[in-house]
This record gives sequence, C-alpha cells and structure tokens, in this order.
Amino acid sequence: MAAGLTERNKLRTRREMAEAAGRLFLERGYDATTVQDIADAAAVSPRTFFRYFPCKEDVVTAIASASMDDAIDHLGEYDENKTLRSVLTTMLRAVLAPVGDNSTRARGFQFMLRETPALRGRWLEERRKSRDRLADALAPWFGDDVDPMASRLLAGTVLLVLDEVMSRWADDPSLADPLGLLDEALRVLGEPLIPAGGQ
Amino acid sequence: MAAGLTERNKLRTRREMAEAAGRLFLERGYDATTVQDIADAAAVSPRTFFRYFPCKEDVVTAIASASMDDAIDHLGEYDENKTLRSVLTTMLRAVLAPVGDNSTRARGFQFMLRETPALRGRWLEERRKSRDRLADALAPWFGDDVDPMASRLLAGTVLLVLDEVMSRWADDPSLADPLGLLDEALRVLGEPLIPAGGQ
DNA sequence: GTCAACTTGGCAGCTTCTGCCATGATGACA
DNA sequence: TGTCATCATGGCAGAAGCTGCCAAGTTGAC
Repeated sequence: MAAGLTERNKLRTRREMAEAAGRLFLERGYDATTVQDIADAAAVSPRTFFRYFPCKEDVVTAIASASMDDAIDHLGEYDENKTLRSVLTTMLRAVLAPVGDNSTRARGFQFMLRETPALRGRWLEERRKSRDRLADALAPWFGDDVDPMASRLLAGTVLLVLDEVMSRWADDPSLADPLGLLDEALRVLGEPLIPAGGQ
Repeated sequence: MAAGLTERNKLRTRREMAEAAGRLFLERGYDATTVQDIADAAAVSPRTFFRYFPCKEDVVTAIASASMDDAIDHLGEYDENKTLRSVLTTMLRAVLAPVGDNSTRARGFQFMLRETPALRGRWLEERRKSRDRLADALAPWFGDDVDPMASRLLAGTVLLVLDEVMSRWADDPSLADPLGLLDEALRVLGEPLIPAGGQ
C-alpha cells in the first residue's frame, strides 16, 4: 500500500507534467507550447518529459482517454439480462456526464482538438484502440460464432456518436452537458442506417 | 490546353516525388525513408519537397486518398430514382475495384499504414474529411429539413466498412480483390446496428 | 529582346525525439 | 547502520521534420 517513495514521486511528476501541459495548452495553444515550456513549468528536464510521454501529443490523449478506458472496462462481463442498448447507454453516459463538471475546460480541449491537425490525428488513433476494445466487449451480445463484423461496426459507430455529440455540445454554449443530445443519436442506431428499399 | 511549360513541369515534379516516395516507403519502410532520400531520388532539394507536400505524411495520403475523393465527387447529384444503397454500393465498388489491379502494392500500403502510427493518424484525419464530404453528398436522401445526424453517422459508418473490408482483404492473401467482402458488410448496414429489444 | 513573376536551391534555425553516459536518490540486505 | 545494486534524472550530442529568407536561374508576356 505504501507503494514506495519512488513510485509515488513518479506518479506525482507525471501528474504535474500533465497538469502543466494541459494548462499551457489551453492558455496559449498546443503548437505555441514547446516541450521545453512544459518541462520548465513542471520543473523537470525535457529529457524526462519524453520518458513519461512518448510524444508531445500523448499528454493530451493520456488525459482525455482515461475516462473512456474506464468506461469500457466497467462495461463488465456479458449479462444476458442487459440489452445492448442499455449497456451502451450506461457507458456513454459515464463518459459524457463528467464533461459537464468542467465544461469550460472540456470545451477548450474540444476546440483544441479541432484546430490542431497533429493532435486530432493522434486522437483518432487513440479512438481506434478504444473501438477495438469496445468491439471485444460487445462481441458476446452478438453470439459467439457470428462474424465479428457487426460488433466492430457497432463499436465504431458508437464512437462516432460520441464524437458527434461532443462536437455539437461544444458548439452550443447553451448546453450545460452533452447528455441531452445522446438520446436522439442512440435512436438513430436503433434503426437501419440504410433505410429499407430497392436493391 | 497547352497549360504552359512551367505548369507541366510542376506536375511532373510532383508525380516524380510521389512515385519515388511510394517506392522507397514500400522498399525500406516509412520511418526508414527520410525526406532527403525522397528528394535525392526525385532529383530535387528537400526544400522543394516541402513546397509540394506540407509534411512527409501527406505524400502517402495524397496518393491514397485520390481515388476516394474521385468516388465521392462522382457520386453526383441527388436522384430520387437511385436508392441510398445503390449509390453507396457504386461508390464503394469504385474505390475497391482498382485495389485488385495492383494488389501487392495495395497490401503493402495497408500494412504500412498499420505499422506506422504517425501515418495512420494522418490517414484517419484524411478519412474524416472524406466523411464530411460524403455526409454532405448523402444528405438529400435523408430529406432537407431532417437533422444531419443520420447522414453523418451513415457516412462515418460507410467509411468504417471500407476500412474493415480493406483490412480483412489485406490479411487474406487468397483474396484477389476486396469486392467479395463488401456485400456482407453492406448487409449489416441494412439492419439496425442495435437489434430491437427492451429499453 | 527585355523585364516581371515565379520556381528552385541553399542556408540557418527551431522543435520534436532518441541514444548515451554520469550523477544522485532509493531501497534491499547484511 | 553501512554497503551496494537499481533506477530516475539531467545533460549532451545529434538526427529528422519543417520554415523563413534570400539569391539565382527559368519561364512567359509584352
């Protein structure tokens, strides 16, 4: 439990760097903040920064993807009493609810992602990993011996929904949190994306 | 029509750089190929390379996203006699058919994308632009005054399908082209991603 | 034939990121 | 408590991506 002094110091260093980076990014922008700036603010050397975060973009994704990882992990084991819709709703709400707690910061991050191509690429890349993990977690609902195409497509589309909801929320300052936008998006997933029709 | 010598020279230079880059990337890998290498192979200076391609990754996306752009552009105007399914099928076939013509190269690119995080991020970023354009092109099929959520989700999911199909094709050397995988994926889109069920 | 516009090359410089080694702190064991 | 292996850190040098600036050569219009 004590976990050792070294271990605690490393956690603290990591947290201080992430906080300093997040603050500086929001203050002056991602590109205008150098790793040197972050290192100075966290009282470490740039060399140490790169030991904790493989690249500059990873500070942002490490901060922002943590809640997503948690939500997918807590999706839990397959339970035949829970419908696919209910577990997905629960997961998405778990991810979206905290956004309202610090909406200024969350909006800031959202806009920063939009305006910084390098960051958005890295972000989409992270999202892709989430998609794979979500697809695995959802697979049991589709049966064991079925082709995994359906679960993979659903997982990907659910993350598209999340993306869409967050983006709209960021653009509409009158919305306190993005939860209200979720229901309509989930409704769309309950109908065929391609309406029935001729060949 | 003559278009001027300068203009033709620029096109030639651009093509030579793209070809040299593509060849070198496939030969020795993306990371192991420097911009200097590409510039040498195309007999230009590195400085000129960056005048044509804003960053190294853009050579790859410029090559690979051209057919996608064409396909979306040729999706054409709204025609109420064409079903959504038919225009999407036409578009996806237009993108996937040429893959079989040079399958070795296409597989090489696919694996390169997989193994190079920076490239994949940039690729996903490009895909995102395609999604926006596709969503705009599909919007008329959803009616004018409807919320654009449905068309945006469909566009995103169609590109997920493309991604999935290409990935599976690349992994299965027995497949000449990826067209055979398309039908099943499109079938999934014709049914609700979330099966009907309780709340 | 002349001149303006433009393309290219080279150079210096910044930033991200990595390998290497010395230094100092931590923690285990006697 | 003392000793020693381990490990986190810092500093340094350097590669690679990328940009601004200016000089030189080419193109194309009059």
